[in-house]
Amino acid sequence: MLNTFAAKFERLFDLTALESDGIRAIQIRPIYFTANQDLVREGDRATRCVIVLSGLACTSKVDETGKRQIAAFHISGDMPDLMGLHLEILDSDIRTVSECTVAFIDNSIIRKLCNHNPRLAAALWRETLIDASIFREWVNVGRRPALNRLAHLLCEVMRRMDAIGMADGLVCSFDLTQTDLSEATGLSVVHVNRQLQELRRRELITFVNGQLTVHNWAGLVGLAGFDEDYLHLAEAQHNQIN
Amino acid sequence: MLNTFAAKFERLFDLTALESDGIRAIQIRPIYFTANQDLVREGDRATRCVIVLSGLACTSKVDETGKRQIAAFHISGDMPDLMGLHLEILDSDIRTVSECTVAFIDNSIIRKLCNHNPRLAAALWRETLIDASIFREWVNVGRRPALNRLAHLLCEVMRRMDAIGMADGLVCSFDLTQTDLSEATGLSVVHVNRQLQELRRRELITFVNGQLTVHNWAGLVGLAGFDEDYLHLAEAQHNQIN
DNA sequence: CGGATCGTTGAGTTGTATCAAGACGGGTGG
DNA sequence: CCACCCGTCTTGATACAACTCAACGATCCG
Repeated sequence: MLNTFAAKFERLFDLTALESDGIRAIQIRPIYFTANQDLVREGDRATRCVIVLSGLACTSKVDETGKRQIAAFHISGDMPDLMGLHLEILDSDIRTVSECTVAFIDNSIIRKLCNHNPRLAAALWRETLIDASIFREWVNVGRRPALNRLAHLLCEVMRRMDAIGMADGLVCSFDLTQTDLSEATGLSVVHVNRQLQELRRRELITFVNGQLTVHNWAGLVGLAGFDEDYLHLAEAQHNQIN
Repeated sequence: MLNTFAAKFERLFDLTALESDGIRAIQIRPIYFTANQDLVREGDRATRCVIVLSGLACTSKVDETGKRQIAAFHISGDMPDLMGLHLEILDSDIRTVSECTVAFIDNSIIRKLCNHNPRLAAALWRETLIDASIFREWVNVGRRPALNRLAHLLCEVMRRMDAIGMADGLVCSFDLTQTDLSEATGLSVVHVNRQLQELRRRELITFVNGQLTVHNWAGLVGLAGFDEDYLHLAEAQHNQIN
């Protein structure tokens, strides 16, 4: 899986061009983290950015009542705090959800590359725009009933995993607890549990041991009201092909 | 108000530099729209981008049940579909909420300028990152109880209006109906009405005739759990000062 | 074996939606 | 000038979705 990742970023960062900028090939050194570790904390000054190599990470925030709220999940190849390139202060935490390997790249390097290479800049900009699009969708989905909301989240994960080649048919890894799901959907753990049972009862999915299986994709999509346009998958692909 | 706006964008687009690129000064021609008009429709191909000169606009989407959901409000100086620069297909509608004047700029021009002027590119990129940050906050806020959610929205509007010099003390224009508020918060109109009454009863705000007055800023902020960091106002200011 | 984490269940409560109807106000046409 | 209409705001009553609290079962691991 490091391979598919590397393929994306070698193209993205156009490693041959880097030499002419006097920057050696960017070192992507994988660093291992256990589950539930902070990678970035709200309020941190952005000096480098995270690349998720494997595992599941998330963007979250702790509200004044002490409850954690997950605003996004990040899978292999995602750069969750790319925003730090142009915003000094980060306004959310980035944490691992499952075990993860990640890499860090200094923002100064990326910024330098972007200045000399508008195509790279555009590609990274596009990544942040897709993130924004997903947030926007979550705003809307957050207003739908619990069952639909949950279904939508599962659709999104499955579709994104598939897009990076990490779904095997309609089976993929989604290694988190029901508590994590409750923080991502804004539902209580108890309610998540019951709604998951309902999804299973309808024979739409099974979800055990961090493995998600969709038995009826059309049914799940219909229930969720899932329209994948907001993921801009075709355009994200540009970043890999260009 | 066109003046404060123009000041921002003349600096942003660095009009003197444009001449050397062989592009005449960008024409910002104000176009008038009545309330509740579409400026951009979901699925449109992005060819130009909108600048809000005056009035209130929003980003919204109609879900499969036919209900409109507002995901963001846009005030003077905002460029709500800047994302179209790098995403071909727009995944939301942009509409006027009150009467508005707006301008359009061709994406091709902006793209050309960005290629020659990394500082402009960074500034526009930053604008889209701040938008993303606001969406992310809305995801979180959407999970809080109705009263807090409403309070949070009002804090955000007041603070943003103030930041562009369009709040007079703790009074600002916020020209929308309770139906609009319900679409923005994901509450029923009836409930919005009652929660507004509650805010008034607590002597936190009054909201009549499209004019919002905050009587107790600290109280409202406390209730809302409003932490303005996510608006990145100081950094947005960069875009105006640079 | 004991403790921790995670998943599951039941019962009671609260928040918010829905439905229905009335009040107010501004605009339009007779 | 009045009558009417439409959009908006407001109120009351009822229904339902989701939350909380509390407890128990199942694993896993030390």
